[in-house]
Amino acid sequence: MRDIDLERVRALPLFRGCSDETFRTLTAGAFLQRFPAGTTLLLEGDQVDFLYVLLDGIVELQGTWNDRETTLSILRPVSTFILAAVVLDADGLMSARTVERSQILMLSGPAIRRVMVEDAGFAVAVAQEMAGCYRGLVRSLKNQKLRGGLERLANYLITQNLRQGGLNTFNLPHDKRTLASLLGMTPENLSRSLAALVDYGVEVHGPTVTISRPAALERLAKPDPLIDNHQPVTDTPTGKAQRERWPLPDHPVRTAG
Amino acid sequence: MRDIDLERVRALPLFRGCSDETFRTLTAGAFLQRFPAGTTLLLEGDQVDFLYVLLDGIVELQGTWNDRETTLSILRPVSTFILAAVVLDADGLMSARTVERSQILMLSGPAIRRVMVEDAGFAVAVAQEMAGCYRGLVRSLKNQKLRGGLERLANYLITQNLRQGGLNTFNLPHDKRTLASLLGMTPENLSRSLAALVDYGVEVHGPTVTISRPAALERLAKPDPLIDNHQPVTDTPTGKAQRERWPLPDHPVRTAG
DNA sequence: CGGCGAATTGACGGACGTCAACTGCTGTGG
DNA sequence: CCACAGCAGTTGACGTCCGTCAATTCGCCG
Repeated sequence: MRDIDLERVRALPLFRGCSDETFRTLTAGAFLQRFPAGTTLLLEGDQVDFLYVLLDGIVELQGTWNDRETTLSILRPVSTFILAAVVLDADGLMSARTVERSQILMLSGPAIRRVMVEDAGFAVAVAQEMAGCYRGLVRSLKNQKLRGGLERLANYLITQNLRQGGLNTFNLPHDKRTLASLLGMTPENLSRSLAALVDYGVEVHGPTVTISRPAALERLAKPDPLIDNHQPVTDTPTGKAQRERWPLPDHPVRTAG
Repeated sequence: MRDIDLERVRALPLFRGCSDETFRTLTAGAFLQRFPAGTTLLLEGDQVDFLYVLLDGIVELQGTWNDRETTLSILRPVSTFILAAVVLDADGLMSARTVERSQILMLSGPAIRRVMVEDAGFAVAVAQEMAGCYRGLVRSLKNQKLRGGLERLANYLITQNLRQGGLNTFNLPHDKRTLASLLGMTPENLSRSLAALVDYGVEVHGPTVTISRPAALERLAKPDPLIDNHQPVTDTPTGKAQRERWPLPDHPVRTAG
């Protein structure tokens, strides 16, 4: 495994505070692996043996019930996922699937649990990570229960715009089927909702979106700091507030359970 | 503060594993307080200074947006809440309101953060608690995104039935307005949905529900262990599986972030 | 050029929210 | 003891949002 990859992992909030020894212990027994697009890494209900760290590519977390399927989160590098199941040594509640060819680091679950009780700093980092993930889900649930489809879409566009520089023109980061599932609607309805947003100054050409009347869109969306994570992207932030202001977050949560 | 109350707190998963010294430190600077019904303990967006422990009564966690309001969780004793905000020293994302007159223990947030870095056992317990809360929310979000209102209600009834002994007759634990908000529907629609369940052998007289054809209801509800927490109530469970099998859980999560 | 999948559009029906009227219960005060 | 106010719950009518199915268009790659 390349040093540069190790350093990227070490820089994660989850590992930044732990001792060198802890970090060596965890990475010594780790697997670094590449998966093609469309690979199911983990099926919901499966026993979870590893903590996954996405180093390159895109991973989708999804839930299923009764032949329906929904996207709970879409992850980009560098992100960890299924921490909660690892901490509790429990079954996964979500499936994980690569959207693109991805490079993934797999850290032994038992090792993580063992190290937590020995390195309080690491245990605290895990608790903080889980707390951040929890709060991301609270936001998602409020978003889902309190807003209608059009409002969710409008807020999503505002969030993406801010994350991509606030220039009022940006690209949708996923194909529209996936985006629809993330927003909790059907692809057909996403099309119609995007069409409906022309009245609010939103133009869509393929994957590129331009917002010609930001104020009008905001009036519709009514973004709320208690639902939307609206931090503009800042480089290597430090200090207290940054614990929840991570680089490159994707809609509901960047790092996921 | 009475010893018996202290012991109830000590018995919580969150505090069971920590040292006596840690526990004394935390409870020394704590407030024990009674609140009348309908008191807002915490408004969403407020700075959170305490970890709350509900010892007696009922507390509702709710979220608001644009004059809409939704219930995210309803807590019964003994439960902790807003742990996530305390761990991250962040604003609360939900409001907390007493439904009945309640007795609540308030533990200093700074003390909790301080103690976490000194007592690895406690930090691990916090991480496990957060992981359990996270998984509760994943279930809620899947429940919300994947099921329709009637299906959510049917599964709620099945869950309540199991939690109250599986005798196919039980009482709704909250008034119907609150239940509707918890299930993500309007009170009117809850009425209609309950009426619709007659076809599946569900009879409702005031707060008491009887299920005359459990199999029919199950065929409609299609309960799923990856969404519904269907553990029947067991007394003082021990061992690994119990980490997520707590006494007296209420629908989505028992203990809440 | 042909073909495939993604995206769009239209038509339709069902689920759900809203408004309003009505019922039934409970506690209060005459 | 009864009348009545107040509130939770129910029921009905209606409109909107949203999912489904089907047909069509668009863009990309062979």
